[in-house]
Amino acid sequence: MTTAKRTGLSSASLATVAAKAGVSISTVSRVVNGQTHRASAETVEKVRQVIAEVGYRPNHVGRSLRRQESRLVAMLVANLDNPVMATIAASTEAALRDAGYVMFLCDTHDRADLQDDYLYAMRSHGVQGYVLVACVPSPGLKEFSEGGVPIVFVSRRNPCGEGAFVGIDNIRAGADAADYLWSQGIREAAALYPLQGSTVTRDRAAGFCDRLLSLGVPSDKILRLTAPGLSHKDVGYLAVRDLLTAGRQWPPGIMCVSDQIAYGVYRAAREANVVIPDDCTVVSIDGNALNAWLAPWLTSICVPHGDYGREVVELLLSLWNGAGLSERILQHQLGLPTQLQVDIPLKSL
Amino acid sequence: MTTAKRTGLSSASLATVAAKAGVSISTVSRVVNGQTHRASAETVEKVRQVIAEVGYRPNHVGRSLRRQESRLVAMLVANLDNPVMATIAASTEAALRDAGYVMFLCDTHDRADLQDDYLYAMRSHGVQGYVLVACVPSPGLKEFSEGGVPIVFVSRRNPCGEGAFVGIDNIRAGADAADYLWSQGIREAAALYPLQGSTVTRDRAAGFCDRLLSLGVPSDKILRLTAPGLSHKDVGYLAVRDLLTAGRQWPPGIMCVSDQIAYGVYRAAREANVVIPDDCTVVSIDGNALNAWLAPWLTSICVPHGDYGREVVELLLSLWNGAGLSERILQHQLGLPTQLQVDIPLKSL
DNA sequence: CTGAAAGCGCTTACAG
DNA sequence: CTGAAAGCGCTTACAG
Repeated sequence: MTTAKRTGLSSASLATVAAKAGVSISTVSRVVNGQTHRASAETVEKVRQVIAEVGYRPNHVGRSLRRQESRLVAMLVANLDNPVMATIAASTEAALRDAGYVMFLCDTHDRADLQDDYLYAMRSHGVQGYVLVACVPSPGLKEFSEGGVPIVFVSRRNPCGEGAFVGIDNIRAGADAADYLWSQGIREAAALYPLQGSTVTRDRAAGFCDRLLSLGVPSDKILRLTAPGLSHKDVGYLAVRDLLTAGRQWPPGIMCVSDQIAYGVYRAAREANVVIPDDCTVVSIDGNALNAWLAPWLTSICVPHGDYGREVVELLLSLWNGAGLSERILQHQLGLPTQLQVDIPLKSL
Repeated sequence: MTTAKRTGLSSASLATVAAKAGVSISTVSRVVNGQTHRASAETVEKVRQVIAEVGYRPNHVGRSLRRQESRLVAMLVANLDNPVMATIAASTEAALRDAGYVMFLCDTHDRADLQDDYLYAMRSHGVQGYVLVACVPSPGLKEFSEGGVPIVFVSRRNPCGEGAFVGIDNIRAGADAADYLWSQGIREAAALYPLQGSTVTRDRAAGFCDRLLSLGVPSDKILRLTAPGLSHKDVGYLAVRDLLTAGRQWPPGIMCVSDQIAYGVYRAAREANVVIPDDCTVVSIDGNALNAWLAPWLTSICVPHGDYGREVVELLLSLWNGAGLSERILQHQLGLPTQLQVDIPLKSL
C-alpha cells in the first residue's frame, strides 16, 4: 500500500499473478496479450481466474518501455480557455480514445518558450504524435518538424516548414463573409482583425477585402480596423471604439475574423448606443454554438471544430502507416442568425 | 530514425552519452541528476559537453519505472466543451505544470462507464493523482476512493464516500442569489434547475428557495421549474417554455443554477417577446467571463473557477505529504451586470 | 572518484 | 505447451 501510494500502480504485477497461478511470468504475459493458443486450456483458465481475483491490469509504463510504444499523444493548444480550442481539444480527445490512445493536454499560452518546453517534455514521455493547435514559431518546433514523430497542425499551418494540416480555407471563409454582407445590400464595410495576427486572421481579412473589391466596392469604402490584442474580445472592442474616438462613422457592415472579436464589437456598440443589427450588420467566422443562444444579432460562418478531432486522428494514423504529409480542408458554412440550429422537442413536464 | 519514428523517443540514451564520453552509465546518470560532487570536475565537464552535443534528455518512461513515480496526474472532466470545465482544466493544467507535473485530460461525457475506463487506464499509466471534476457515482470510483492514489474532487463532492474537495458553498450561493432578487424589489420568483441534477444544482436551488422563504416570500410565490436535460441550455429553455405553454405568467424574477440555464432562458424570452431585464430580472450562478460581453442582461454570482487549479494542486501536494483529507471552500461573489469587469486602456491605433 | 550489477514491469525470441 | 533469459532506459546501493 505504501508502494501503491507512491507510485499510483496497482500492486498486482505479472510476477504476482504468476506466483499465485503457479506458472511463469511469460505464460501470464501471453494470456494477458490474448495468445491463448500458446498455452493449455487449463493454464489459460487458471491464469484468467487469478487475474480476475487480484484485479490485475497491465502496467503501461513497463509495457511502453519494452514495446517502445507508448500509445500517448500530446496536444498543445494556444489557449484552452478559448471555446474554439476547447471544442477542438474535446473532439480530439474523444477520437484518440476511440483509437486506443491517451492524450496529454498542454496549454502553451501562445508562448514560444512554453511550447518548446512542452515539446521536449512530451518527447521525454515518449509520445507517438503531436497535435499542435494554433502553434507559434519556435526553435524547438523547427527541430521537431524536421523529422521524427508525426505532427498534425490544426487551424494554423506549420510556421517552421511543412506539415500535415487540418483546417478550413480561410480566404474562402473571408470571401463568403463578404458575399453575405453584399447580399444584405451593404456597400461599405470594415474588416476587424488583430494587429499581431497569424496567417489565419490575415487570410480571413484578405479574403474578405479582396472579394469586396472584386464585387466592385471602392477601396475607400473598405475599412481595415485593427488593434493590438491581448484577447480577441479586446481587439474588437478597441478597434471600433478608437474609430469612434477618431470621430468616424460606425460602418454599416462589419466582418470580424473571429466570433470573439464580434463579442467585443457588441460591447462597444452597446456603449455607443449603436443597435446591432439595425444600425450595423455584423458577420464573423467561427460559429460558436453559443451564438444561437446569446448572440442572435450575429451571423457567423461556422467552422466544424467538432469534426477536427476525427480528421486529426485519421491523419495521425495515416502518418504512422507511412503516408506522406497531407492536408484536410474542411468545409465551412454560413449560419443564419434567425435560424436557431438546435431543434428541441417539447416533451417536458 | 526508424526507432525514433516508432517510439517518439530521442535516440540518445544514457548509454549513448556514456559511450561518447568514455564513462559509465552510472556516472552520466549522476551528472544528469545534479550529483556533481560525485565525480571529478573534468568528468562532469566532459559529460555535460556530450549531453549538450547529442541533445540528451532523460527518458521519463525509464525513469518512471525505476523511480516508481511518474509525475503524471489525470484530470477527468464531465464535459470539456462546457466553458466552466474548460476554465477549471486550464487553471489546473497551469498549476500542475508549475509544480512539475504533466496532465492527462479525459472527457467522461458524464458517463459512469467511461469514467471507470479512464480511472483504470490512468492507473495503468501510473498517475500519482486524480482530479475529478463533476464526477458521477461509479463502481470504479468507489474502489479508487477507498485508498491508494490521492483524488481531489472538484465542484462536486465524492458521491461514493469521503474525499478532498475544492469548490464553493452552493447553498450560500443560492441564498445570495435570493438576496439579490430581494434587493431588487422582487417578491415572486422561480428557481430553474435540471431534473437529473447533482448535489451542486440541488444545493443552489435549495439555498435560494430557503432564503426567499425566510425573507418572508410565501411558498406559492416561489416557483420550482425544472426540465430533463441534455444540456443546461436546453433545461433553461424548456423549463420556461413549458411554463408559457401551460398558460402561466412569466415570473418577475428567475434564478438559474448555472449561466448556461440562463442562456436558455434568454432564448425562450426572445421567442416569447419578453424583455430581460425590463420584464424579468435574471440571476444565475457561475460568472462566465463572456457575460460582461454578451449578456449584459444577466447578473451572475461569480465562482472563481480560474483559482481552482491552484487549490487543487496545493491539495494534491498536501495529500502526497501525508496530510488528511480536507476541503477548500472558495468565495463566490456577486457580479453586477452594469459593472464591466475588464478595464481596457485606450491606447491602440 | 568511478563502475558493475540489480531491478522497476513488461515482451519476446529461444530452448526445451 | 512452458519457462529462463535478455533487454527497453533508468537509478542506486554497493564495492573498489
